[in-house]
Amino acid sequence: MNKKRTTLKDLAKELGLAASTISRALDDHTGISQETKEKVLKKAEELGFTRNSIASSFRKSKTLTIGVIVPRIDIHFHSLVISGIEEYAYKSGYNVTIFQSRDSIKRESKITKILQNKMSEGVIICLGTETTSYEHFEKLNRMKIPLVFYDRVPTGFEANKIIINDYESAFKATEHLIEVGCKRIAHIGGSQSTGIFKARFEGYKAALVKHKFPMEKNLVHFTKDLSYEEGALVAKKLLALKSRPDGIFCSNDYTAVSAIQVFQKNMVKIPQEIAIVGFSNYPISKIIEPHLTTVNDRAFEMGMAAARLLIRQIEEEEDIIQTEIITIKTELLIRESSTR
Amino acid sequence: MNKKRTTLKDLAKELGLAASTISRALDDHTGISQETKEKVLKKAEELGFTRNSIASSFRKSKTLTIGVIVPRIDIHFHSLVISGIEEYAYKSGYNVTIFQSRDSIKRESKITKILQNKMSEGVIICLGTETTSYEHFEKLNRMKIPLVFYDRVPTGFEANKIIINDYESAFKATEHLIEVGCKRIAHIGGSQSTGIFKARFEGYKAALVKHKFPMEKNLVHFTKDLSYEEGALVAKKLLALKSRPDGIFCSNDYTAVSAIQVFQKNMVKIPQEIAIVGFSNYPISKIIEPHLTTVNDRAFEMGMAAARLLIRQIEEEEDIIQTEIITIKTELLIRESSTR
DNA sequence: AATTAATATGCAAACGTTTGCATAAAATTT
DNA sequence: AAATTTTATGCAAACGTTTGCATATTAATT
Repeated sequence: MNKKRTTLKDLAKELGLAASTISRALDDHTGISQETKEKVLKKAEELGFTRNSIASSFRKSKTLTIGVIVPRIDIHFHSLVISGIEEYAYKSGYNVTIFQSRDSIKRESKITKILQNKMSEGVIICLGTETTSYEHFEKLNRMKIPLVFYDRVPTGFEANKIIINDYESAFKATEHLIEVGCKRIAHIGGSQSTGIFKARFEGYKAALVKHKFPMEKNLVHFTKDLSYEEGALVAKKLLALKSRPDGIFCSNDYTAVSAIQVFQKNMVKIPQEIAIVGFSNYPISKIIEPHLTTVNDRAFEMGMAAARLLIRQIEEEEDIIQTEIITIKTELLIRESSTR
Repeated sequence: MNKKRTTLKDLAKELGLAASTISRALDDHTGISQETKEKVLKKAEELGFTRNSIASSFRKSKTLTIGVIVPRIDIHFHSLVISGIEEYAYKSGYNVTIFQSRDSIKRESKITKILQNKMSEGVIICLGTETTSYEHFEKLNRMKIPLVFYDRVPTGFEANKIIINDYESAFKATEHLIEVGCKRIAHIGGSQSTGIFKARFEGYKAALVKHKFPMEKNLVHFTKDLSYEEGALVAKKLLALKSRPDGIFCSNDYTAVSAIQVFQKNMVKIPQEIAIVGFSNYPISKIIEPHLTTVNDRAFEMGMAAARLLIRQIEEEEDIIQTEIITIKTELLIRESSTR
């Protein structure tokens, strides 16, 4: 019975050639005659031969595989990034192995060990919330395995990073509210210990400063994880104020959506009485009524950029250790929630 | 310089033992003394040795890797399934390599070749829309690589399948509308050439029959891909009817949500005047007002089940070729859109 | 004390490819 | 015709593990 798959040697025996010749013929090496190449190709087709890439990887110490570590795959942002990574990697002949850290530093660390053993040629990472030390990544660094971080990137750790300009995006979003005539703009922010949410708050502040608006303490609220529920709580607080805001810049779309709903239930008209801007362009932003003005963070493009950078570093000849920080352009998608 | 990573042989030399002994010690083999095991473990730690799993895979012809082919990763349903797959695989010591077919049969076919060469030990697949012949999968079958299909599964091709009972779920959803008092129930369906959408329509019909409701042709509308936009179009048609329906069973949540919005804009009260039920439990179903009653298709559990079945088949001793079809239980999540 | 059984370790081949170097044959130059 | 270059192919080692079998040592049984 045909127990085993055909190998180079089988092909060689069939054709009366050496295995090395077959290997080179399949690689379209110069130095192998056209005639032989054709014979080999034909026979390979006939016997259904395909290279055992594990053996090849082993011999060449090249796996053509990159690893991706994300907190969770089922978060839309990450699934978009992964989609971008897969797309670029596929076209470059690389495979993508995915891992979820589920925000556990322990699991994240174990995954880096697996990737090391499996000889991943590079790794793309979005840090979990628990991660504040980077020893496990330094280990990969020492093994000369290129790393690219995106979104939640390490601070105080030199590394390749793909980010968006959160500060500027927030600045523009807030300025947009000012431009449509808002006079008192509130902010629903995320945890200030997370870089990106801090930057969004700073951008918001800067826009107020530029336009000489006062910063009103009771218009700024930080949430733990920008959840739908927290957004509703904050919205209720804003609603209860003697003098309500007439615009809100939210650090994500979930809180923006729940705010819209809270106000609507209380007969506050959006955008007439309060204009709202979100962040991230979640699918829901195009569905909620009124459609939500939001910042398109171009997750797919982030993924593509991360893969491109990583693969470039993998294939680079010289290993002058260098890191790159790439900022992806965002765009403000103006929709009805802020159009007057 | 420490150019290369430490190998078993390095360890062996350091300890004055044979490589085989080291290998066995690290495997916690019986037949290696406790003393030696400890020595080896300590030295391994000291030199930062970890097995080269490529070499191991090569020697053992076991890669501990499974492949996943989905049309697109950024569709929420698939990202949830993948999340389930990764979760189960991780706990079983397997890695997950993902590929997007982007609904191209050509790409799907090329991916199967890659998986074959890379010695994936099994593959989980959701078919692309173009796929109607299964030769590329038969090839994997012949190589004894176990396959598990989910959601969009092949017809007329014996294979492992993870599905939900679309017929029964739709039946129950429709019956629920009847129970809350709906007398004339419409249906927004998907392409009837796709098995799952056909089954949902059949389930809807069966519930009407059971309760002796007439099937009204103008209350049933099929869309091309159950998009948000198509849902709105159908809703407008239903709205224009001289005698409107008082309940709608939609084959997914997007159409259900857009129907809700169309009716609300036209001052039709949901659920009082029209009760609505969707399908799939998308995140938006918990956000839209009123919250949408929908069928939880348990995507995460489908992923877990797919991985469990696949890994069982990979590890099974006997290769009596057999296929399994596993049906995942759905549940009807009753929310405000159908509560009177 | 001699035999047997149990325990611990080593030897060497194998997995399928790739690659530097050698060699043989053909083509070109002297 | 001899020497040189070019072209095409083969040889054999190597990559790092694993594993069946052999062997050496110690312990247990007669």
